[in-house]
Amino acid sequence: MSISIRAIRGFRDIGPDEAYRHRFIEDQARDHFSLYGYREVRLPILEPTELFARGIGEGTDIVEKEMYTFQDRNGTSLTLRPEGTASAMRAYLEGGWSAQGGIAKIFYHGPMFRYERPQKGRYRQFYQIGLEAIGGAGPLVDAEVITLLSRFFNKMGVDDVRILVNSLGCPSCRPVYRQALVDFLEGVEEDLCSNCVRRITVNPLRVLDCKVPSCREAMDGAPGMLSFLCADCREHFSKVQEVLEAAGVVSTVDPGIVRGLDYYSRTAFEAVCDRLGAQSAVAAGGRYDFLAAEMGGDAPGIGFALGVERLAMLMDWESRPSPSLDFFVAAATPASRTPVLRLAERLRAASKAVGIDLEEKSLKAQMRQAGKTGAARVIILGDDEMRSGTLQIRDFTTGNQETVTEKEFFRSFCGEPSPTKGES
RNA sequence: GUGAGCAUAGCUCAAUUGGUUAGAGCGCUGGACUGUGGCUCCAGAGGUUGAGGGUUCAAGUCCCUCUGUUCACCCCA
Repeated sequence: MSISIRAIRGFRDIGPDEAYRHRFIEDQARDHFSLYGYREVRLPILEPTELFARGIGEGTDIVEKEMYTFQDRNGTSLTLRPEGTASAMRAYLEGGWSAQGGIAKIFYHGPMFRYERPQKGRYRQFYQIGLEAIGGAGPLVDAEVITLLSRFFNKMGVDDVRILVNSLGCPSCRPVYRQALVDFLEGVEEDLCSNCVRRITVNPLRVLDCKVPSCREAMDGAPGMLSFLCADCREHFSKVQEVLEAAGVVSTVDPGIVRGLDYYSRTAFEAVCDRLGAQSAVAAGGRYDFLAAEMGGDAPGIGFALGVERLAMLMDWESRPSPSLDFFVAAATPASRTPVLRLAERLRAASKAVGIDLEEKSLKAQMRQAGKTGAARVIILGDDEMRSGTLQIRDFTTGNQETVTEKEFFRSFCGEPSPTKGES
């Protein structure tokens, strides 16, 4: 088609079927997270550019080339949020949420924006459900967050998601490891792809998860972060694993888990599924004990972000059809059009979902429409019925049709709790 | 930002070595059934072949440019 105005690249319209799926996921997440004491918050979509520049890190891809940044009418630089954690921390510090004592357990959902080339499972506006536990530094918090996430996938019926965990160390041990890694990489530089050679200076940790076979081979004897962890980090990580195991959460230690955002420390984790194509992560997160300091505060925290589109791609929706109408009221004759409206309104007042024809189509066309919209029953009203005060009730699942008086009908469907079934 | 593929009806796709009126399925509308869906049969509506230029007697088909889109790299949810 040649309509002249289209949605901009990477921005999509989410139609009724997909919106229903998003809504379903969000509702389930809300229920599930609240079982662990997390409460929903709503955060701005627009923030000062500085929040992300400092929080996420100046050298990261997100800040360098993926942000939607522009000036408002005052000339201040604003950015459409590329992720939620920085905002959550800002809100925590600004709103004094720590004053309530204990760990602030919050979650949120909504659109994020990144100026990337779209591909499967990746859009410029995409939806995340984020969860953060701010104010707790101990390994039990990490374990709870990962457990909650893992259980959520189970609950959504997605069983082939793997949980990968790693420890990134802290400011006292990570630099030591980084140096050791750089030393190693410089020794095998000729065997690395050109990309990885560049990474040695830009972000050496990234070489760890390069997919080029020759790089993997070259990385065979590379030092691992885990053997460089300081005593505190080592203990923290092993405690996390211990508790996860006790909770029955299956996870795999993967030294290749390297978060792209600067603020992560210690525990990092990822939920991946190989049915997603190249964008295999459906959720990812980690601990960010030094993020608050970038904003002039001080609070440890851990959290994750879940990609709603990606989770929706993994779920089996065949067995979860969208809800359909309870009734379709068809007008058999022109004179019954108005009575049909009245009847439909009466049913809707009793919280029944009711469809009617608004295009004055033939009865046959109305029946077809009713079948297509998936109505459970059709009520037919025409001259004969009006004369006798009855209705034709046709059950579309069985094909049976019966004549009942209007009184009877309302008694059984809108009076006492219906003995047939509670549909929706 | 880089690379490759694709672009034909509302949707999914056909169309011979370039060849005359661009087809089919699904969907839509109507009919067979003067007030009854799903199955079947019949009919109808629906296209500037993404846009622009070029080669040719002739272009959906070949060439160039642009735009869009998909997948991958990169990166990430």
